[in-house]
Amino acid sequence: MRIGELAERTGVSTRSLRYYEQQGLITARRTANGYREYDESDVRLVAEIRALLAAGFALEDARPFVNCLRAGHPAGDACPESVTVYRRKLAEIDAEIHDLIRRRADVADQLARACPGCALTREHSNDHVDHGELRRAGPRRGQAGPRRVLG
Amino acid sequence: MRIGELAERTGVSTRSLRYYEQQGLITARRTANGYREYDESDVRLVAEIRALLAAGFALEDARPFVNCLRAGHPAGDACPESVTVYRRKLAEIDAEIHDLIRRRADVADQLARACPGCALTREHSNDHVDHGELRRAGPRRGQAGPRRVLG
DNA sequence: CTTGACATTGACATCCATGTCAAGGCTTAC
DNA sequence: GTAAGCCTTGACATGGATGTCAATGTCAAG
Repeated sequence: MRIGELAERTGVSTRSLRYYEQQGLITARRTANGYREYDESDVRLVAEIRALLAAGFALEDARPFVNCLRAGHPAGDACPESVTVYRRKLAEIDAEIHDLIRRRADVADQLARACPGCALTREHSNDHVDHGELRRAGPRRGQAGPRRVLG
Repeated sequence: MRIGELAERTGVSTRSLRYYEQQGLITARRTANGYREYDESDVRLVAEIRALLAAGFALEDARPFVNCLRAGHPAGDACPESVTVYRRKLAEIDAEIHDLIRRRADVADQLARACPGCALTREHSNDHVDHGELRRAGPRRGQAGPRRVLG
């Protein structure tokens, strides 16, 4: 099938398909007139890539999954390299959640101080938070912030 | 003080300071030779901007805080517009945490299925998660993924 | 005057995945 | 033959904050 059909069948733009080819994730034969020619197995590869993207993985994360399928395995995560990506992603998500929770606590704290009478009820769960923690962390670029981080 | 000194005092690059000026967050007088001239109050403004950036706010989010300080208030969050930003950011963080938790559950699920014997112990906390939720959500771009979201 | 430090503006790069457009080729139906 | 649809490549844009560089001006010390 030509690129338009693959795009139709997978719901992915031709632009993105060409990008995935550029990144080396998918390949296509070329017909005599220079058109790309894909087969049924490419539908599966693209679907795998899209599923991973949807789950928050980067395109580069999809490489071992695609390679695993290409190697003939029944699933993209039937290879150790794919499992490694899963693990790393889990750790990344955990770190991100932790960071968000911290930042949420600090914003809620600032809100409570700026507007004592209109704080959200859910802020009560922040009692255990070390209120000075984020302030002492300083801004992202290592900048020494003011004594009160959020003003 | 000239831009180099403000940069030194705030730990922010001159590039960034010029960008903040371009975005209208800070301003500077100009000397006869065209150099920017800042005063002590600008140190406070920049610190406020950096603190907010460090806390995950976008530069645009800093506008009401900066305006509040400029209006002579003792703190950037002493104005209702700033409180509104706080509230919106709280909601955004909540949504993001929720999304991450969902995605984490799905990745952990996929990992457990790909590698039954080496699952992390923390995945046991996912028993209450609706495992089919993320899969049915589909990829980010509305793409109908394969039946098994992660391959 | 020379040199070195600091300043200016403007432009482009970076990151990642995708959108948009131009110019031109290929195929098929009418 | 023409028109329409699909294809090609290449280039640039997007988002947001910051880095890097070129060309040039300013200032102060030696």
